[in-house]
Amino acid sequence: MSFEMGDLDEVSQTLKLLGDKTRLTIMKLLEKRECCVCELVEIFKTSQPSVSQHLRKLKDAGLVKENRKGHWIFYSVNPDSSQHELIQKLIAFVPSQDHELEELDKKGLRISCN
Amino acid sequence: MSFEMGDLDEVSQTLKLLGDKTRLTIMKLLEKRECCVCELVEIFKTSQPSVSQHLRKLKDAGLVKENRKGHWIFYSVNPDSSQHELIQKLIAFVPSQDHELEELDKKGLRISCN
DNA sequence: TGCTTATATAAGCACATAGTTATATAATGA
DNA sequence: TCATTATATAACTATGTGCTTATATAAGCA
Repeated sequence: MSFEMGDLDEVSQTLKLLGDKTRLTIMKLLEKRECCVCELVEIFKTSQPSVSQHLRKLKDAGLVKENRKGHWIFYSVNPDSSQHELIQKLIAFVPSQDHELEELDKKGLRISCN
Repeated sequence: MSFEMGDLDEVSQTLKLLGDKTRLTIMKLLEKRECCVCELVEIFKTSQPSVSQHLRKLKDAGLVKENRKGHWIFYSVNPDSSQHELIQKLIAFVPSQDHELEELDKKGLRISCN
């Protein structure tokens, strides 16, 4: 087999986390590129605390990691997660969210630091 | 791609359903062979209504189908589900539950009709 | 230092979920 | 027909979840 056999509790916990449409979409977006909280707030048209709380759950489960750059905290997928391969397989079934990222660019709301 | 791109709502709903340890294990068991309710009650050491309610959710989502044989109603995976390929990929990450089925046989609690 | 911006956290509420107990339905066989 | 067995459904309850509002933290800048 090409992957590690998962632990039942870990797998079901991952599925429960990604059984939420917002979190599932976040993972799909982060697969493309890292995003900061305010970008996700714009994309989901929801409140900042709501996005922060979703990200916290993903981070607590080790599925994403954070990286502060000045004012902003960028989130990205954690490739070292024991669930990484499962997640990659899952999000292949999620329709592309590239249009959301392009929309950000168009509106000039893309945050980039270097 | 070898699969149909899923609908976001459908995919997240499937993940939510299988984010429950009992339902995830049921799908893993049914992958091996069809099971009737009383077998699942024995395996999960839980109440009959609890198992029935889990099966109902899986059936409502079209993930399993039922087949009455006399007293017993056997449940099996529904290969015609739009989510079937996703589910197969998921379940590959769930540890084998074969021991549970073997245990049933040993205890003489396996139901077989033909 | 104080102001502003980005993000996190806490508390409260509304709703969903999973289990329980009790009861209903359905099939079988005496 | 009645009794038994398997399963489903309904009502209730306890717990979990996601959102909101309010507040705290942390970084950058005047």
